[in-house]
Amino acid sequence: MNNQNNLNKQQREAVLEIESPVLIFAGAGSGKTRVLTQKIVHLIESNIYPAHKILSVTFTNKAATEMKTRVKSMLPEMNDSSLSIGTFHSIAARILRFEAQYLGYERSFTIYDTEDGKKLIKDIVKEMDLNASMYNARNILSIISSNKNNFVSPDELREKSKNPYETKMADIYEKYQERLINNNAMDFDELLLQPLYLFRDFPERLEFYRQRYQYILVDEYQDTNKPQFEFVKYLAGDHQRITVVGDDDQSIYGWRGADITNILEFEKTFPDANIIKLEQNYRSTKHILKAAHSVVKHNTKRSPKELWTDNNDGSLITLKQSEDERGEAKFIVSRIQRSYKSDNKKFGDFAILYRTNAQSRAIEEKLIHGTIPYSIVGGLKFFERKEIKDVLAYLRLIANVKDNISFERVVNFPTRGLGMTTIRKLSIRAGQLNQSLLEAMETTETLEIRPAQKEVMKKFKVLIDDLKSQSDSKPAVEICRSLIKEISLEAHYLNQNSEDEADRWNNVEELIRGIELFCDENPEAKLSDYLENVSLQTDLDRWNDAKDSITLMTVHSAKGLEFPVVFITGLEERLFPLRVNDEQDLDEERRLFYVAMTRAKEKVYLTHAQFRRRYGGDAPSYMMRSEFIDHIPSEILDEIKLPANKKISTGNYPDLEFWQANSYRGQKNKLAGDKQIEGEGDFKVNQIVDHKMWGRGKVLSIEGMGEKAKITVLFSGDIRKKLIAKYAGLKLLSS
DNA sequence: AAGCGAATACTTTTT
DNA sequence: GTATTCGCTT
Repeated sequence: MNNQNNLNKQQREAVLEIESPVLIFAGAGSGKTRVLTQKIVHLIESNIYPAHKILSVTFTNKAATEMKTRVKSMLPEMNDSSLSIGTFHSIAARILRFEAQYLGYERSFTIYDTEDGKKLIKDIVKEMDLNASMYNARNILSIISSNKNNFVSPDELREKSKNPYETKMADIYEKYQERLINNNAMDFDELLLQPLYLFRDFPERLEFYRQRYQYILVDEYQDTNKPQFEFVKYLAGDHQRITVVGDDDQSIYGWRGADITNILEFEKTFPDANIIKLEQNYRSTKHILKAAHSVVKHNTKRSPKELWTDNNDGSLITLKQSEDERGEAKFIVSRIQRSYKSDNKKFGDFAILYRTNAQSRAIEEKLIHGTIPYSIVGGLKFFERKEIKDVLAYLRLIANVKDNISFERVVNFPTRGLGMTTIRKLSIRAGQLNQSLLEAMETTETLEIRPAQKEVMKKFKVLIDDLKSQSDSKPAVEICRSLIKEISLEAHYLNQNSEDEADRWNNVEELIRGIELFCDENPEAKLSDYLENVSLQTDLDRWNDAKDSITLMTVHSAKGLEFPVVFITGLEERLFPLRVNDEQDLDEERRLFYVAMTRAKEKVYLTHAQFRRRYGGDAPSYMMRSEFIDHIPSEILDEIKLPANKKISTGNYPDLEFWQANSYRGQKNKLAGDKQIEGEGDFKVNQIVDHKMWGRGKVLSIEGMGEKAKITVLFSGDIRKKLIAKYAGLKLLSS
C-alpha cells in the first residue's frame, strides 16, 4: 500500500477527498503532478474505482505519458492499457472512432491541421470568387474557430452579421463545415464539439460513457475552453466524482478560447466542491518566486495569493542588456560555457525561453558556433515539413478516400503530368456524381482529357486502391514502405544531387522509423490509428529530456517543465510583452512572464537588447526594455549594463535616427530630413533610396534603362537586392 | 505542364 | 528568413 506520508497537509487532503468534487488551486511548483498521480493510485487502491473506470485529462501528450509512467511505477502489477490518460483531443478522437456512425462520419475520418483548414478556406474563397487578400484564410480560420468554440453556428453568425462582409463570412463558415463532412474530416475544434453532439442526441451513448468513466481528473484546468468544460460537465455533472487542478496565474491560452470563468462555473456545476489551495513551492529559490510575483501581482483580475517556499534565497536574478540579438545570444552562450565548466552543470540543465519562435535563430547560430548541443522545440515542426506532409497525405488518402485535401496534395507528387486543367475536369465530374475526387477517378475513361493523362490517372487510382486493400491486414509501416517503393520516392529525392533534397529523404526515413516504432509498440494498430497519433502529436512530445542538450523553446511550450537554469530572452516592449491591445492582453503577458520565471529551480537570467532585427535582414528596430523588468525589486537584481561606448548615441549609430523613426516609439515623427521624390525618376549610382520592405539603401549599380532597369541596392545589414525599377516602388531620397 | 525568378506577406503563442 | 503567389519561358 502506498502511503501519503510524503505529502503536506493540503496535498494529502486533495488526494484523500474522493466523495465530493475537488477544485485544487495549485501554484507553480507546488507538486500538483504528484497530487494527481497519488490520487489516481489512491482511487485504484481504495478498490472503489478500478483503473479502467478512471479518466485523467492532461494538457499535452507528454504530461499524459509522464503521469502514466509514474502511476505504473507505483502500481507495477497494473495492466497498463487500462488507464485512460490523455489530452482532451486524443480522448475525444478515441471516442469518435467508435461513435462516428452516429454523427454522419465514418470511423476512418481524417484529422485536419491548421494548414489543411487553410487550404479548405482558400478553395472556398476562390470558388465564391472573393478577393483572396480581403478574405485571408488565416483570419477566416481563426474567426470560424472562435465561433465554433462559442457554439455559434453559421446560421447564427449570419443573423448577427451587420454588413455584407460578415454575411459572406457566415457563408464561408457554412461551406467549410460542409466540406469537412464531405471529406470525412474533422479539425481540432470539431474533435471537441462532436462528442458533445453525441452526448446531447444519443442519451444511451452518454450513459455508456458515464458508466465507463466513473472518476474524472483534469489537469491545467485554467486552460480549458467552453467545449472542454461542457465535455467534463456531461460526463461528471451527474455523478459529481471529479477533481480538477488549475492555477489562474498560469492561464496563458486565452487567445485559444481558454475561459477563466470555467473556474467560477465549476463551483456552480459542482456546488459541493471542496476548494484546496497548494501554496508551498518546492521548486524555486525565494528570489525567483519574489521576482515572479512582483510582476504578476499587477494583474487586475486575480485572486490575491503568494507562493512561499522553504528553499534558500538563492542567487540574484541576473539582468543583462545587450547591443542586439547577436550580443544577447553571445552572452547566453558564454554564461552557459562558464557554468558548464565551473558549476558542474550538464547542458540539459539549461533552458532558453523566448516569446516567439522566430527569436531562436540568432541563438542557434551562436550555439552552433560554440558547438554546444541543443534541441529546439517548436518552430518548423517535424510533422509540418513538406516532405513529411506529402507522405502522410498519401497515407491519409489510403485510409480515407474522401479526403480531397490530401488527394490534391499528392495526385501530382512526384510530378506525373496531372495539372490543374485535368484535376478541374475531374473535380467537375466528382461534383456531378457527388463523390470524392478519388472515387470519381473510377470514371476516368469518359473524361475529356488526353490519353496520356487517362493512363496516369488510372495507374494512380490502382496504386491507392491496391494499398488500401492491404491496409486492414498489414501494419502501417509496410503500407508506407510499399508506397514509397511504388512512387520511387527515394530516387526522386536522391537523383537531384542536392543537399536539401537529400535532407528531405533523411526526414522521410526518420518518419518511416517512427511509424515502425509505433507499429512495434502497438501491434494491433491500423493505419488510421497511426495517423490519429501523428495528427495529435506536438513537437513537445518528441522532445527528449534525457538527452544532454540545451533546450530552446517558447514560454508557452515550457509550461509544466522545470530546469535548474533558465534564460528569459527578448524582454523588450512589443516583444515580451508582445503586441497588447487591452489590459486583458497585458494580464496574459504578465502571466506568461510568471510561467517563464517559475520554470527555474536555481537561477534566472533576464536578457534584453537595444536593437533587434524583426525579419531576416530588415533594418533593426530600436527596442525599449520591458516594463516587467521595472516591476522587479532592484535589490534582487544583478544588472550588467552595456559598456558606455556601446550605449546608443548618434556617434556609434549613424543611422540611429532612421532606426528610431522606423521603430514603434518613433513612428509618430517620421524622419524629416529626407525629401521624398515620387515616381521612378533617374537612378544614379550611390543614390539613397527607400524600399517598402528593406527600408533605406544605396544604389550600387544599374543595368538597362527606364522602367525595365535592374538596380542593385545595398540595404542596411549588408543585404544586396537586385530590383526591377518598375516593380520595386523605390522612392528616391536626396543623398 | 513545369520550372524559374521576383515580389509579397508574414510571426505571437498550440491542440 | 520562409512560404506563397504570380508571370513568364520552355
